[in-house]
Amino acid sequence: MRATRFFISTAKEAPSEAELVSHKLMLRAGLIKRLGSGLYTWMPLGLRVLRRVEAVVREEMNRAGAIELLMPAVQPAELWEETGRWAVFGPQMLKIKDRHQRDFCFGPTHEEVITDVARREIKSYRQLPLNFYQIQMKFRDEIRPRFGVMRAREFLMKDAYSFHASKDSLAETYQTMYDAYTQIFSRLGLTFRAVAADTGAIGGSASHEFHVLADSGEDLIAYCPDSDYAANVELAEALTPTRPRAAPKEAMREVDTPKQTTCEDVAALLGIPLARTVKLIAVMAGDEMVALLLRGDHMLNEVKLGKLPGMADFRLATEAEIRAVFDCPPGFLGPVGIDRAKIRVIADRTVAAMSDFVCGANKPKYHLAGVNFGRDLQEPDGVADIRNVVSGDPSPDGKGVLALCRGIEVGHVFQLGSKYSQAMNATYLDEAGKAQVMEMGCYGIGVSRIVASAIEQNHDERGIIWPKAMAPFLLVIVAIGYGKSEMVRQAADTLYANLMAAGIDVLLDDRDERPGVMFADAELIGIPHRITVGERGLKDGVVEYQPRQAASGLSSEPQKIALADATAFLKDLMGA
RNA sequence: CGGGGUGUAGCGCAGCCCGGUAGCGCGCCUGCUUUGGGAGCAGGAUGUCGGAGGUUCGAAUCCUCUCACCCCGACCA
Repeated sequence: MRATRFFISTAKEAPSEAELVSHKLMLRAGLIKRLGSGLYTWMPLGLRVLRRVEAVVREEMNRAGAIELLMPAVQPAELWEETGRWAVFGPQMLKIKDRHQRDFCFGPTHEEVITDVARREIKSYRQLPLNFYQIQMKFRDEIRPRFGVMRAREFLMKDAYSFHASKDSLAETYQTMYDAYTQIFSRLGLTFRAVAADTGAIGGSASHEFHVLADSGEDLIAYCPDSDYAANVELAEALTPTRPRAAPKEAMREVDTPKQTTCEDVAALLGIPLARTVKLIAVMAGDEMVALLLRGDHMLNEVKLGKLPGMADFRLATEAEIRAVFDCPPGFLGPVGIDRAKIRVIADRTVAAMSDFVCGANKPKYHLAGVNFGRDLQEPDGVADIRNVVSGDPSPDGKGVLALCRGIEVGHVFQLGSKYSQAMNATYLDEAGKAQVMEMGCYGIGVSRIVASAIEQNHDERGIIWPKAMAPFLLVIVAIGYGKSEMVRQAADTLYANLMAAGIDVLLDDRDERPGVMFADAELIGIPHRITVGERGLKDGVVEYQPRQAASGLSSEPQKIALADATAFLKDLMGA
């Protein structure tokens, strides 16, 4: 591609709306242009990148035996009523009406549509298993779109859905997809990790998320550096402390805490570690008040709590409810002396093993110290894992301790089971001629999000450094004085023609720009390899080669290549 | 949804407090010079000051409403 026949629109300054590095660079490099909140045009250069990612995804999906199709973006409401998700998805879904006032939505996902395809098309166990996929724009009316295409309202997604006659078959395809995803993200040059995930609202049994590791990620991942254990913090188990509860050593006593309403404040006042304190979080499960006990430095894990019996629809208690039941303002709540007939107490595993702890006194302006279960209050009604793991917790696989890192979710694989096939009556006939509900799996990849996350992982102060597999161009020829120097023009044109003939994706910068502009653009855009053709070198019969990474430091000298050898050198380098 | 902030030329911003009819840098156009790391000089174009209403002789500036966008939060009392 010649730059003069392409469209490059780079900028020195990014619009003020961009916060994240990847967002800024995508705007500055002219990959995307914003139309509205969470809505972006993929400019020619950006589209090239998107297509490169798509190509890798498509290739690996095909290799893994998935079959591509394309479903409508617009979907009738009736289909969603069948699974009850018209209501469940709620405001996240962009709903529209046609001229007859019939309800439709712009698809946020396609379980319903594909299940409809399956129930019409699949009659016999002989047709199974089957795995369909598509690469298509999805729309989700996010509460808060942000970070450019990272969390956009309209985004490109690869979604696959598999159908099976047995759970074993589902597990097998699930593994195949897991492996394909590993292959895809590796080929794209990303540093990533597969983590065990919560199955959440979509339902099902097994589930893994694939995260690109980046400090700017919105998800928190717990992993064990000494093993391959990794899980979303929502799911990572906090084990029961191995050390049993110590015997009480202190007498229970009241502590004057006139202004100390948080564990932090109380611990500071008493000069004790936060880990010696216990906080009480009051929640409502239906009409019942439940008191949750957590160590002062721990955080409630709502996903885990929601899975406990009777807690599916829990919510935090309001201050009014707290005052009504505890007869005490928030800030001084504690488990001692409360009416256990009215308030059920669930202690986190860690708290259940504590002794001589500090907690609220259920009396304004007072806390209690030296508190012990069994002696000062009865044992909790329940003990459960209801907290987030923290760095240093033992790994659930018993192979070391956990560390935390941030990640950007770019892929997700699920074993759905029969949730949708049951609701939509997607059945096949088994060997005995009996109708059976299909088992399903689903597998998503955020294609457009991959582009942004790749930049998060690969950039420097000058711009993007594309991994080879997703670079918009593999090589740029910077022709200095292309319009003025016959020598330069001939050398650049010949090199360009040779490389194009070798099937290398090369950009010839033949613009009448000053060298600095062309160098800066090449680096901002992040093209992995650069050849500079100028009169200065050509007088000695050479051109200069420099990889993009080397441009980070000023130290590295470009490599001089004899013009005559340049084509061969580059073909060899590109593996063409 | 709650809180905070910002809307002035394509982009980044100043001007607003203290009302007097709009400016800077980058970019863009023309010419000359320049040509190996975002050129120099000269000339030039571009604004419903987000929108509506109000106050005033006069509003980018003050008041009211509204729209858009951004940030933070929506878990510990």
